[in-house]
Amino acid sequence: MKYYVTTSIPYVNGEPHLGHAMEFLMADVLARAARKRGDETLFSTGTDEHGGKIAEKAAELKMTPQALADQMSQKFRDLVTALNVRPDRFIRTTDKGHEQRAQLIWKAISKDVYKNKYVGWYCTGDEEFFTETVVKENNGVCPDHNRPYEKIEEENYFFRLSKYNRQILEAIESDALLIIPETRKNEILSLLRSGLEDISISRPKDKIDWGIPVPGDKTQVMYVWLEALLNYITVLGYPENENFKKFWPADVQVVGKGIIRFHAAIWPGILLSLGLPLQKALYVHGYITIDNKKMSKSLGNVVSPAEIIDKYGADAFRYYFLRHIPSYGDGDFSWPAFEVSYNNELANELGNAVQRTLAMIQKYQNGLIGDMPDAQHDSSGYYEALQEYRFDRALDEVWEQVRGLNQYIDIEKPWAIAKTGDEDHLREVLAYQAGCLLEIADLLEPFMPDTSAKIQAIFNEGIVRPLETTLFPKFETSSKE
RNA sequence: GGCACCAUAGCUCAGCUGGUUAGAGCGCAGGACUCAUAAGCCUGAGGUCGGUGGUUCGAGCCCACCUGGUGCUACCA
Repeated sequence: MKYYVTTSIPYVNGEPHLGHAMEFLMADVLARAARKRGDETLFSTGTDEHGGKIAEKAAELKMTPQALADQMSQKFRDLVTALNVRPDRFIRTTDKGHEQRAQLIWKAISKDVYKNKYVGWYCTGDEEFFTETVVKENNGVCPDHNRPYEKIEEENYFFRLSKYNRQILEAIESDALLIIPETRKNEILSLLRSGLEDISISRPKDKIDWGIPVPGDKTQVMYVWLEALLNYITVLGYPENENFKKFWPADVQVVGKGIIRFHAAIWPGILLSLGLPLQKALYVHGYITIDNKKMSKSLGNVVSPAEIIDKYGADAFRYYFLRHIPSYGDGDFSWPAFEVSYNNELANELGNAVQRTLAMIQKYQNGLIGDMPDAQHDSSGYYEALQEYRFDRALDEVWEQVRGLNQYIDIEKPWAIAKTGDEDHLREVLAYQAGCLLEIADLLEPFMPDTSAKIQAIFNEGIVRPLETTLFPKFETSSKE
């Protein structure tokens, strides 16, 4: 079996934030889980780098757009590395290969492309046109970017999205293109039922120069959103590369709730025009708030992922965002909540379970573990949760086992057995504990790869091998203003 | 305006096609223990399941309306 998973590619107009981090993590878990079960796996992510906004910002900073894109793309790459996220591909839309292949795609969909005049209100911040109503509601100023909408009249190429409306609708209704969670599916269905309009897919080059040229028309560049979507197949080497033939269609594409329209309507439209199968699934995650407030620079509540990782480590970061941000909804980050979770669940429950088991085996048996039983627990709930992209519940299942182990230890009281001198029984109990920890480590592998490897290293060899450092050292809870 | 969703212990949430005393985690209180990162384990207190009316032998789960909140989407002028 092959498995292809993608994230959306972040636009490089801002610093990487917690939302980007979480999306990387979710795709990483899916990819690691797929590799673990033996699938030939390709996990792709990257950065989206063209468009007027980048050009504008580069000009402000007196940089070339390319230099700005280089610098920003690297920050996302650094975040990926810091999170211990391991994509097989990191595509940049300024990669030559992407640009060339995007142009091939343009030609391939040309039967569905026509030129027309477009008049509308445009926000450079969103790279998007808005309806008259929206503009009026916001008194002519885009609320997300705090800048006035511009009235633009221009010649654009249009894509006949309307032509594929029915096919897209049917694919989603039938779950041929599975959208998860269901509320997101319903949203997109109502959009599709109300009818899709053709969309503008180019911009005049004299307005926006920083983009991929439209083949055969020197006056136009591709609309950045269109071209960014194409990364999902250009990264595979569309149309001729073996990887493309092997890995497309994607098994799942991970995106945030703000961009489902692009991924559940426009992108499928392009694929249909190309005569390609649609992605099999679209998993839509929510947004993260900080202290229950939308994160924003003006509120000054931005928490950088690096700040958390530096202090607590990648696995603790992965753990919190995968377990405590609801997989099917929005979630919240706060330092106190993070620290409580870290100290109680990682240090006390898991870390200490490892420590007490390790210590007793050393103390009572000179480190010799004895025969460990094979995995004893029913982990079907964990696998079902993973199957449904419920990362939070999958980790709940693992923690059921962690708690179960601590209970077992308190019921059996190996320290009391040690006093009776019943060595066989003691060895049996301690080996069972170690076996449980290996089982837990196995389940944790996609979520917390380092922790998993450390636990395995301790108990894997029949004789315990203690770590040099504590698994999850406790921290004083700091209250940050 | 339309469509959809949500409102359950102090907090975050589970509750499948309606069926005995409504659950978990956190937080809080108490207890027994000592292998361990003063960790872990046990017990307990806490809910008229947003409101009103209805269907039913029986509703947190169904229906109507109301209140409050969220998402998607639209339009007259």
